[in-house]
Amino acid sequence: MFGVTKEGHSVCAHVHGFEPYFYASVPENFGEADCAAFRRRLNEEVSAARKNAPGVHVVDVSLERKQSLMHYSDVKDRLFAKITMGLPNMVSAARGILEKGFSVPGVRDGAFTTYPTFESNIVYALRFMVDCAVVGGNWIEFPVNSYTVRAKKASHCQIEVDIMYDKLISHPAEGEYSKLAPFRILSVDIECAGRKGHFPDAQLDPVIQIATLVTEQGSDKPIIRAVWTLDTCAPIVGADVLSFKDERELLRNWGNFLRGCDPDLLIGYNIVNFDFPYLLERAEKLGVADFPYWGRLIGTKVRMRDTVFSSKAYGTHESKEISCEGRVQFDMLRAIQRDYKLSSYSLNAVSAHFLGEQKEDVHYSAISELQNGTPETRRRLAVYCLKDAYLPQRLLDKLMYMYNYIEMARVTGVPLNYLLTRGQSIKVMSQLLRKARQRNMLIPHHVKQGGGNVQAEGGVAYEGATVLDAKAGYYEMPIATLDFASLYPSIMMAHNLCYSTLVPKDKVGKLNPDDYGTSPSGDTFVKASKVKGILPEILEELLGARKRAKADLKKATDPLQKAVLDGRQLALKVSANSVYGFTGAMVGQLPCLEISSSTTAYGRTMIDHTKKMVEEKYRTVNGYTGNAEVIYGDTDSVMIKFNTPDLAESMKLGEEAAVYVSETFLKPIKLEFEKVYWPYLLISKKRYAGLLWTNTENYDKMDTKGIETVRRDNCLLVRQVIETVLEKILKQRDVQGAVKYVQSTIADLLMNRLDFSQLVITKGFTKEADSYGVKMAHIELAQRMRQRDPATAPVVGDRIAYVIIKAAKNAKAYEKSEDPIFALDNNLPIDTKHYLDHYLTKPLLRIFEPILHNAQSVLLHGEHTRRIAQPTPTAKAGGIMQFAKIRLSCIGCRAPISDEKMSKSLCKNCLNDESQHLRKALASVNNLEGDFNRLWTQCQRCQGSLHQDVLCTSRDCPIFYRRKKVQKDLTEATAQLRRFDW
DNA sequence: ATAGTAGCCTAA
DNA sequence: TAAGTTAGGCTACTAT
Repeated sequence: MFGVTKEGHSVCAHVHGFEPYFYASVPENFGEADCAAFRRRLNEEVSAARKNAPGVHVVDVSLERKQSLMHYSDVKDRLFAKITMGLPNMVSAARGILEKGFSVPGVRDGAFTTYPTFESNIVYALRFMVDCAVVGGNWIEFPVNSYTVRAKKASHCQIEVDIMYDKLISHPAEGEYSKLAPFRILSVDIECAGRKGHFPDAQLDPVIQIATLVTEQGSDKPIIRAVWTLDTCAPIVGADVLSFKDERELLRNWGNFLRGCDPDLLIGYNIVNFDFPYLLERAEKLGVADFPYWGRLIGTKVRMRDTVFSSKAYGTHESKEISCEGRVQFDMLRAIQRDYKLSSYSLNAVSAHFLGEQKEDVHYSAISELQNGTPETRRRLAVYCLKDAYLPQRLLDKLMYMYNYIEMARVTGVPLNYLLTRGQSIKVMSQLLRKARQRNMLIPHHVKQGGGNVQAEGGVAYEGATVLDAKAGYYEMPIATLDFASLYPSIMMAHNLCYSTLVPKDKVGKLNPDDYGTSPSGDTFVKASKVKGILPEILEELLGARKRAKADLKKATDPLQKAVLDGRQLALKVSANSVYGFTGAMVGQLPCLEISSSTTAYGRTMIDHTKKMVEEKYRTVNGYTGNAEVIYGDTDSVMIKFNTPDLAESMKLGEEAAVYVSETFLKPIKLEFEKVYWPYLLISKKRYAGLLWTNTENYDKMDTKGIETVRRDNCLLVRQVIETVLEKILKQRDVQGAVKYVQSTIADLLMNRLDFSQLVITKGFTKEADSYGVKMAHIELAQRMRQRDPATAPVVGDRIAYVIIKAAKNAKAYEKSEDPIFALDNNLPIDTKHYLDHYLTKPLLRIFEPILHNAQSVLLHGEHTRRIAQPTPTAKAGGIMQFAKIRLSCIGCRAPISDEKMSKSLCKNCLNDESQHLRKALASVNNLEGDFNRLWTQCQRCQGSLHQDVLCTSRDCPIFYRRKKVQKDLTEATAQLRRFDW
């Protein structure tokens, strides 16, 4: 075990005596005497499976009485063999043999027998943690006299001890023990010098800089700010600069620093996929033999291998797994990808989003130039590199990542690094194992069904929630919303749904009807009065703990304590909600569709029941102002129009209805009055917007669900237009203003007055390119980019940004997609009409149609839809414009100039007003120069220096696109100006 | 032209 | 080996 004391000393503890083991179910007549024969036979089989590896693999077989977690049974204990193995990695071999079956002399007359196994798929570290009540990120005490200090150290840690596993004391995260340890956090960023036009390749291109920031958890100032540079570098205030002539020396020196610093956490942005692999590959290439020792164990090299993580919720991500004993690699990119849904995950975009701060984005091709310049240009690069090491630390602090992730580890019991490298299910499994252990229960190893698909092709395994039909429309009366609090957890608790309470179909008859309940999906579970389920118990504890955390949070004054508690309540909520998903995960550790389908089935009856009760009670015949109508509802909510224009009355009725309906449900199921929407625009199922009121004084905010404004796959233009239109309609109640705004925006779009940043669409690259069945705009673009530059082309898991450019008339959208930077550099014209017809029209009509009866004609026909002429490329030719011939046209009236002897600038008619046209051209250049200078300065400010060239080419920055556009316009205007004779 | 559906992303 | 769930709107592609 590795850790840190509260004084900040790193600790390595060699924990001894804990052996890997698992269980197998054995016949009741299996005797003590059979254990020896069983052990011998199993050992033979394991040896054979391990290519006749000699030795004792199966250390011990003993008998214990336990209960299976699966199914309710009146038999309270059954016979299990506890099988102890010599090495952790032997468990899976033994499991395979037992599940396939073998024969043991004396057991069932030596007949071939299969043995179901239990807890045989638990990794050794987690097994240890569960048994010793150790959770990720908690405090462990080594009592006096229980350990010995090592004289000859095997690690780089400051303190190194030996201890027996049963001597250590694990403290629950309460009181003093809820504090976070003063972890040492090392943030890193590297720069490499790629060859011209190529992305850096570790086989060829040197590492030229490594910026490193060391911070102690809880402190807001770094202890160390340093940059290792290849070649000289001018000094940087507040940072140590270590310059090296030789790249090998640079690497060696940084490696020594890493070991000496001995950090607990390694952070950075995309470190696991770029910086770390690059450093390791580079050192290998250069033969720096003493470099790859990053872990805390002396003499243990880091090992690197490719891994793929793939889940429906998190998507597919390829990455490198780097073993580094005793240090957690916490890649901020991974964390943010998991926790936030953003259009772009570049460090720049993420910093802008969370820190409100842009960073300059220096293209990899510009880096070599800086490196090959002077000490000053290398200093420039070093400052940039330091910033990239600093930002991940800032993000870690800003997003309270240490608090949130440590609390998640503590609540669910998994080690910290699981939270970024593993899925949701291991967290539920960890809790299940701990709870089962308390109850003397064993978790069966779920044997995956081989052969055909368990689940219908493209279909689903079981029925989910009800979404009530949406009575679409614009509601000017208040709409009250009732929600079930933690619906699925509360259903599982109320009906005692669990593996251990599920009654097999053929056993139901034996039970007293008072002791069980049958769910609407036809599955039977015993009631809590008979035996309480483990899942309900876990959920109760999670939700109870969350209530306490929230109460403590209210009382807390210390900001650090608040952060811990807020992290905890969040972790508890997320954990409670993922229990249901775990039972329904067909490709998970222990799926139980009886539980998940019963949960959703109860939910379906409940929302129907709620709708019925509300609509039956709240009627004029019962003395209410109006007849209530449920206009919509999804899973756990109902939206009610009480048919009163009065906000206060709606709220009162909402509260009353919540209590009235809640009474008809079992505890702890509770329907709550949450909020009122007023006004409310219901577009369809899962799509609505409204002003949200929780008091009668002021609305809280505009709430938008499912509409384009909250979808990442729309361009900024669409999101902004829809957002503004909704605000004008709902907040300002100014439909005419909304119409005017739409008309002027459409005009701007068609007149090409919008910059690229508003037109960039992003979509996820979700699976390998060749497994796409249909051609898609973003995937086709990714392929084209791969041809241009394989090193920087998007890969699976990335989000791909593109714009739609003009192409031949009937070109498919996937032929018109283009990388915004490429389009900008090559002057490719945007297909503005495509944006209007395909992205803007329908969303606008969906919003306006319930409000404006002639929406179509008002919004989409008329003066503002006239476009400026733009050249359309004739050949497809990858969308690149083919200029046939440039003809001069009059600057004043655009008429072709036939008589070139007259003037290069104006036609005969306009020549009369030459001075006026010249003044106009001059003014235009002046204006554009002013605009350009302002944008340039803004970019300089962002890069932190007003004396240096702007190098930034950030796909995520609107200023960048605007600067580029103005630059282009300026070039054009200057060219026109030159045509005048003056 | 039209119907069916793959793929994306969201609601809950 | 490990990977939370289903419902549903919408766009664009593709076969008919």
